[in-house]
Amino acid sequence: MNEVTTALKALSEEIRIRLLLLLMKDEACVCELMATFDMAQSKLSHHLIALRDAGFIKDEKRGKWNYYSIDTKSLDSMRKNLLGSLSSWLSDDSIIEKDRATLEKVKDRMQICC
Amino acid sequence: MNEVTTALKALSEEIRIRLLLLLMKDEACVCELMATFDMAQSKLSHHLIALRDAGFIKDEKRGKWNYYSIDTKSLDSMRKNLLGSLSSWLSDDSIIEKDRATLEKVKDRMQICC
DNA sequence: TACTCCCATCAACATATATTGATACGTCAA
DNA sequence: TTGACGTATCAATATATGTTGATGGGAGTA
Repeated sequence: MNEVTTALKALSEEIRIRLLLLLMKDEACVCELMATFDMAQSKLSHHLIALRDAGFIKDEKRGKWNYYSIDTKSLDSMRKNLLGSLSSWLSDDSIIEKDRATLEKVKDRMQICC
Repeated sequence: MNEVTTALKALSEEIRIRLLLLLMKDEACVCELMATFDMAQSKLSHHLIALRDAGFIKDEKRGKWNYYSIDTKSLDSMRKNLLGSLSSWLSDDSIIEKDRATLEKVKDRMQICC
């Protein structure tokens, strides 16, 4: 019960759902996501940490950067199921598509991140 | 996107998940649920209405009572999927089992509801 | 070492959401 | 029609959650 409410609570904000959908495609560091969402660093960091604490993503420090990604290996079946569902409900969503396009542009522009 | 966040926000509270799991088995009126959860009427009503507004349940007034139930017919596939998942994750959950047992007792006791 | 960058964390604040008790409305039974 | 009951709704409050700007620490570079 507790696991379920923890997971669902983490998904109760649009921005976090959008972050997950992005990270399903590819890892990203905080500054890339900041640029993608045009969002303050602190705010973004909070949401990423919320997703991490809820067991959906992991972070990995490499040099100065902290990369967030979906930890496919250690995902339990509930979370895997939720992510799969989100993906199927939203893959064609216009907001999600735009996020993906923006992140791609950002990654191009920030070759030497960030 | 909006539909998804609306649905997930409605599921971000434990009490609402428990209500849904109960209603998956059978309809119930507010006073039966009050007795089951030992919860104030107003509080319960708010949560039921939240679930209704999020498209998970419907209500039907019969006499003095208002019966809430899952509107299987009009559920979209996303909500159907979510309910199915909840059920598979939680059917054996001890809290859920207890809720069901309590509701059953309440229904027995309150033959002439309520 | 000193400086810069990336980011987490903190504390203050703002906003959203839930809780509570009171009230009002519809329905039923007397 | 009066009164009791079941419930939604309202307004006030409490609590949780998100936001913001400032700070500091680790990592890299010079």
